[in-house]
Formats: sequence, structure tokens, C-alpha cells
Amino acid sequence: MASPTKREIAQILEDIGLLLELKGESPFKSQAYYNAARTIEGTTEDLVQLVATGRIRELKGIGQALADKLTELVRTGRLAYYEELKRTVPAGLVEMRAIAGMGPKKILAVWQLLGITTVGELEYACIENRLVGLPGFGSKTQDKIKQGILQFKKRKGFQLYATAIVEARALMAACRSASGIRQVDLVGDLRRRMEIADTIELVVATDRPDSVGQALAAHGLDDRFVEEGPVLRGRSALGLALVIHVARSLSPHLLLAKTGSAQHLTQLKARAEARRLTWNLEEDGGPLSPPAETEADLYRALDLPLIQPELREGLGEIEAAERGELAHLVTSQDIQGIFHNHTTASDGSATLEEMVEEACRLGYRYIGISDHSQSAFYAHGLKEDRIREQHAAIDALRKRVSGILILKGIEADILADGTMDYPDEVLATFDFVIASVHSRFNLPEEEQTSRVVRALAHPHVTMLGHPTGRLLLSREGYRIDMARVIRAAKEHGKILEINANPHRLDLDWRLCPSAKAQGVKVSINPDAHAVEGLQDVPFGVNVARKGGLSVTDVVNTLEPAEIAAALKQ
DNA sequence: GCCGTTTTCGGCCCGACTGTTTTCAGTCG
Repeated sequence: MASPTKREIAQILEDIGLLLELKGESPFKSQAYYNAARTIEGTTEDLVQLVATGRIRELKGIGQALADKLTELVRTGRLAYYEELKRTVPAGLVEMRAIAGMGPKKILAVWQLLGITTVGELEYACIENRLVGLPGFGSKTQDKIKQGILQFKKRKGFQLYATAIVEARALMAACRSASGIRQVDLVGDLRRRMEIADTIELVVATDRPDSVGQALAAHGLDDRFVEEGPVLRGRSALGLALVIHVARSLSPHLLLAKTGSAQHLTQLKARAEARRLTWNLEEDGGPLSPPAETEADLYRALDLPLIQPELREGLGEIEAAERGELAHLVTSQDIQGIFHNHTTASDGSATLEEMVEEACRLGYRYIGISDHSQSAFYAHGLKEDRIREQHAAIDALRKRVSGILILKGIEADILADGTMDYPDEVLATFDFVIASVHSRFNLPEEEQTSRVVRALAHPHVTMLGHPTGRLLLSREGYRIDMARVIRAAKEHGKILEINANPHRLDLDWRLCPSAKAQGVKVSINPDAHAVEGLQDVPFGVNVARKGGLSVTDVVNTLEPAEIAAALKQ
């Protein structure tokens, strides 16, 4: 079996930490597992290599006991100790950890005092008002947990785009390698590059429908499928719904129909009706119509240019296409350089040199280094002396490397009152300043908005980092009036970040058209905390494309000389 | 369970915020 990913191993270590806490083991022992989880997730080295050479033992926080367990995990994909531990604690309790407000102590309390072992029971206990009255619980806690369960249920069954697309590609590869399958294409939400997805949807062309089942069996999914006419339905290893449309050949009609969205298709149909055009995309409703070889032909029949899948959301793209105002969407190849990168100076796991080298290797022509500022103590934020140190290191590195421009930056905290984390004379020493909110997430909307607007008015601030602070599938963004923030960015000539980290994708694509309309530029930033993080840029490009942005809307499509000049202004 | 030695076991760690308290515990980043 394939070796588990770092993320999967880190998750197991975190689960063990929680299980130990629930079993009343030493909190320090749990902590050791939590620390190990972070270490594993943060390491840039290949785990198989580390285990094979025994160097796993050299990682910080990995002693003999953890090294043995990691070795077993990496080699066999399983861990007997973990399996045994799981047998002694109800599975629902571990699941509860994903509910906001439910930490180890609260989970232990509801289990021991109320006998609750599942999320469903917990929800029912909230409704019956039974949490109030437990020691350490009150009505506000119960409300928070009730809200947390609501969010939990909403995101259950969903995965991040970055996670889902990996599984989708693996399935497509499995189908392609099966005999008798001519063509496989991705459709549905993932083809439209939605930031999260609960379904992997494929279309498969074959004369032998049974070969699809064989391909899935080879992928270990044989027992999870039912056939419903030309559609196979099942569940993927990650728990995503799997929908596979099987046809003799793949028509553009089928591609368009299965790519969606529902709103986009409804609007296309209405447009066809207005033109008295027979519009039939599905086989079961008579012959396909209009005749077409490609999706572009179908749009042409409606007097429209091809609308890229990312834009097909029914949010005005058809009207824009009609007016001839569809943007020529930005691509990953257009990105010339990258801002917002962390190093070991704060909470990154790669050195300045390693980050620059990797950016070079990926073909970027400039890289902006921006570690955390001093009040981000949890991330080893830089005090003024360490800023000077880093600037000296960058000066030295600039002399040694050619072909890439290294920019001195900082991700500076916006303090609660909207002032910045350093005095102006310190901020003036950077080539660029990313202003970000990292604390006081639950200020009232008016206060939060004013705080960010004040930061945008600061003369040394270049751009706003992760504008809403959301973490997809885990944390809502803070309450903030983004319309006002965008207006402030316009007024002060500031850039908004599209944070490309798959967990963030913030600015949301739904807000991009408003920024574009006002002439506010965005920067697609990896927010990399490791060399691997530099590869997240395409996820940010997806957001920009869904938001209808073109090269001219994205500042880091500028040439090095142009960006240097722009930053000087 | 890890670490760092004062080599054999004691200390691990981080502060803000919230909600529950009446001086603090739990969660979160």
C-alpha cells in the first residue's frame, strides 16, 4: 500500500494526542504527540527517506517511541498502537474535536457526565438544554457548541479543492489505464474549480461500461458502487460522492450539461428558448441539439463566445459575454513573482536561501520575503534587531544569486485599533508591507472594518493579507464589511491579497468582480511556510479566474523592473 | 513521550480571550 501523506500522519498523531487526553493520560504525553504532528507536517524532507535512513529520530520532538511508531506508519500505512487506542474510545468523540468550542476537556465532560458519544447526541443535548449546568458550561458555551455543530454538519462530506482534485486525478488515471475506455473528463464543481467540493464527477467514454467498474475495483472502490443506468454512483476513499457518467462517446453537450452550474445552464436554456432554438443537452430527451463538435459551438449557437468553465456560475457571466466584456483570464504562466513568503526567521520551515532557490527553480523572477511581525509572538515574530539581521542576510544573498529579485517585506499585524505593529521608521525600511489581522477576530463588524480601513490608509502599507481571515471548512471569516474595505483599497491605492493557500483562498472569488470594477488590484500570494507552499500559487490563480480577473488586474504579473518601480511609489 | 543533562529524572509552555467563575479553566491561534 502507498505510504500515507504527511497530512494523514499528522492527523493520526493529533488523534492519538486527543485519545490519550480522553483516557486521562499525562497531558505532557498528549502534547508530545501534538508537537510531533506539527513537526511532521512542517518538515520538508521525505518521510520514506527519513525512516529508511533512521534520520527520523533527529527531528525535534521525535524520540525513540515516536520514531518507532512513525516507522510502522510509513512502512505499513497502519499503526497497531493507534488501532488499539481507537477501540477503547468511541469514534464520535474524536469527531467532536472538529466542532468549534469542543476541546478535549469539554469532550471528556459530555462523555463522562452525560454519556454522549456522537455528534448527533451532542446536538440533541444542546436542544434539550442539558449542557447548561455541567461544570464549566453555561448558556453561552452551549450556544457556541450548537453553532459549531451547525457549521460542522455543513462542511461534513466536503473537501478542499486541493485535496479533492488529487483524488479526482488519481481516479481519472485509473479509468484511463483500464482497457476499453477511450476518454475521461472531469466535470462538475471541480471542473469549475470551486474552492470546496463534496462530489467528484467524471464523464467516461467507452463501449464497455463494465471496464469502469473494473478500473474502480483496481482502485479499491469496488464495494462502494451502485449502477443507475448510465451513471455509477459511489463514495471515494476521502468520503466524497463519486458520480461517473458513462457514454459511448463524449459529446460537448454532455460536458456542458455535467459541468454546470445549474444556474448557468438554466440561463443558457432560457436564452435558447428566446431564440426559438432547440436546446437538448441530454440523450434521454431526444436527439442532441444544437449540432456541435465543441463547447464553443454550443455557445456560438447562442451568439456567445466560449465561457470558460470557471465562470459558469450564473452570476452575470452570460451578460458580460453578450456585451463582449469577458476577461481574458489570467493564467499561472502569467505570474512573474510572488509575495508573502515565510522563512525560519518566523514560523516557516525553510530558510531564506531555500525559499529563494525554490522560487528560482519554479521560474519566478522575484520573491517577496515577509515573515511575521513582533506582536505575532506565537510565530516568533521579528523584533527590530532581527529585521536588521534578515535585511543583512537578504543583502548578502542578493550579491550571490542572480536571475531573481529578492524583495524585503513583512507581514505586519494590524493591531486592534488599526495601527500597525511597528513604528513608521521601521516600516519604511521594507520594500513592501503586508498588513494582516491575526488577533481579535470577533470584534463587532463596524470596529473590525474600521480597524482594517485604518490600516489601508497607512502610507507604508502595500497590501491587505487574507482580507477576511476565513479558513475553509473550519473557520468563518471575521465580521467585516468588505464593500467598505474594497472602497478603502481603491481610495488609498492599496492591493488586496488573494491568499493562495488552499485553506484560505481569501479574497473570495465572489468579491473579485467588485474589486476589478473599481480598479483595485490583487496580488496572488502563496503565503508559503515551506518550499512546498510555493506550489500553491495555481490555487490562487483559480480564484482570480473564477473572479473574472485578467493579467492587468493582478500585480504580480508585472515584470521585475515594473514591480520594483510600482513598489517605490 | 521528549529533552537535557546537574546521567536518571524533573520539567515540559504561551498569551489573549471567553465564559464561567469569585480567582480560573478551557479553547484557540
